[in-house]
Amino acid sequence: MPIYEAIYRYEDMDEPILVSNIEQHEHFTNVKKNLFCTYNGCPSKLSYVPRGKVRAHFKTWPKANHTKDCIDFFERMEKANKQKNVATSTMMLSDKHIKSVLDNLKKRRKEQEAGTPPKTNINKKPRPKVKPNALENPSLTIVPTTGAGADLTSGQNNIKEPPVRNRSIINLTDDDIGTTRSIEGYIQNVLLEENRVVIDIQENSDIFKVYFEQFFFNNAPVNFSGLFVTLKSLVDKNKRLLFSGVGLIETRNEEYVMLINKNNDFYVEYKYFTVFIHSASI
DNA sequence: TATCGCCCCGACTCCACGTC
DNA sequence: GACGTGGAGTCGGGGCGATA
Repeated sequence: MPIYEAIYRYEDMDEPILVSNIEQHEHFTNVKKNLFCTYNGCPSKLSYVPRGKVRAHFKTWPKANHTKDCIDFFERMEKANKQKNVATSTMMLSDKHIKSVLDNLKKRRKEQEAGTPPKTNINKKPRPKVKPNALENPSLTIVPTTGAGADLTSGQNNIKEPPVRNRSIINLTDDDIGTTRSIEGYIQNVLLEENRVVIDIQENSDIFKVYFEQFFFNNAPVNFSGLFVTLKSLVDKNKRLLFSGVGLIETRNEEYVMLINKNNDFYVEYKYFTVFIHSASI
């Protein structure tokens, strides 16, 4: 069963931690390295698994088994064989798909602010059974991209567009490098250069850089850079503006960053950038 | 070891509504 | 009427622990 409570143990100090508030902890980076089972006498170390394919939870550290009387004790088992990955291709995401990703961010934030409980589907269909002696199922991994040089275009070969995972700034990992993710955060600073803009966005106490570079401006409408000047002036006036974007995750100066390639790949205050700047200028 | 069942996210579809 | 947008609901994929 997933674990939602843990003990943060550091320098003879024990602090209870809930999965719902760990990311708000002022020492989050250190906390997630020093998590232990809450059951009295159980020394099992835990790791934090951020929300991704499944909701956020704590899981038992590899080979750090729980004591047999612990409520979280389980016998370890080998994992089933996964699908065999025979090839990897990149697919250019359509504007429609990117808009859907951005709109889902908006929808989720509204649900969180309203305190809406997660949905459960009581009429869900059972998972189809695998036939005995079925042949191995080779799979093609499709990596979503917004940049140039994609192997596939949206809808090509009737292949569904690949999922764009949402990541919080503090939970990016090396697995995210080279693929497309969605990110949200409040704009802290706008750096304007020749054919280059860098936006600092903040989530809790963490800062994350979003880059708009030559490729972006080559494909953007004429004088698009002027919109960033307006954005900077709004941010400099302490306007609290929410940025949400879909872009390529890279590392620069040993930090994770996002590269935005198209002008429709990001929102400010849940509006397309041009729409937001136009409404803010009225 | 192979598969099941639960759970959740993201893609997709449909429909209502507003604007031009 | 055409088009764009927003919201609700459905469907499918896949991670993970449980189980035969």
